[in-house]
Amino acid sequence: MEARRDVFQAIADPTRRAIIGMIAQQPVNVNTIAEKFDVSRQAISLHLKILSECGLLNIQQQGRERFCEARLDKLNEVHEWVAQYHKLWTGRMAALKQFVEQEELLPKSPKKHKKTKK
Amino acid sequence: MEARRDVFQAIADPTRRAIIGMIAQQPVNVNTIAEKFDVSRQAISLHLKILSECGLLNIQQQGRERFCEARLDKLNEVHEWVAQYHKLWTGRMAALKQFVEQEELLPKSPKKHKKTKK
DNA sequence: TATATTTGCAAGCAAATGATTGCATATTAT
DNA sequence: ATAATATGCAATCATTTGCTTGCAAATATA
Repeated sequence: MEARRDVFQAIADPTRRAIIGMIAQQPVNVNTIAEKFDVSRQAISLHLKILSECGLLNIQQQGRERFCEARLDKLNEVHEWVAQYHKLWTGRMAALKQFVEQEELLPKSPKKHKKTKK
Repeated sequence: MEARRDVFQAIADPTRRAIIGMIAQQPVNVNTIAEKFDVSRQAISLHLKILSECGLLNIQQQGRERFCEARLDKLNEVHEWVAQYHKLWTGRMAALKQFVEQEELLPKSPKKHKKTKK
């Protein structure tokens, strides 16, 4: 269990995404997190370790408890990767929409063009 | 190989992200994609299958070639998931920045407060 | 038609993943 | 001091992943 360890890998697991959602607002201790899932505490512990290893969460010890705090800024890498494509496709959609509207509004547009073949 | 098959899982693999980047602008056929990587064509073929299965790419047969076209809109799920947290953390940063600036500008701000303990 | 090209499918494999159970350790409450 | 609580670590295990190689099918070219 010592392989690729990056943010994309980390958020690929639904349990880990749920954990992030659970601690996004405020730090939560390990057991409280574990109780919300129906897998063993150890399994959650491993997920926390993975999240921690790729910087997505900080752990603050407080007495015998450990509070997990989300480091949302570490999602930046993902955000940027997706955002570039998001921009690309929304840009295309906008262009398409504009094109369609323009076609529709042209008073004498030769509709036959729609059927231009091959 | 019949398990979880979602977009998050799909983009977890760096090769698959690279493939998406390669076909984001225009469709590319399978062999051309495969040539860009130093793994076997079969390995790429499997990645394409995975991407296709979760809707991230369409395949259009053209003669004996198959062109892979990116379906960037399918990244929406990821975009939305990340965007909510992006908003959260940038919001916090903005608030923090504002707070700091306000502190600095207050003529008679009691600086001791910085040291408020525990 | 014979041959080359493009691609998929299947079998086999090592490594990674996600989970479990049992035991150890530190801290807090009795 | 003793018991209870919170948590980590290690061993183990079934699946999944990513890859490879070999073979088959469809299409294009000589």
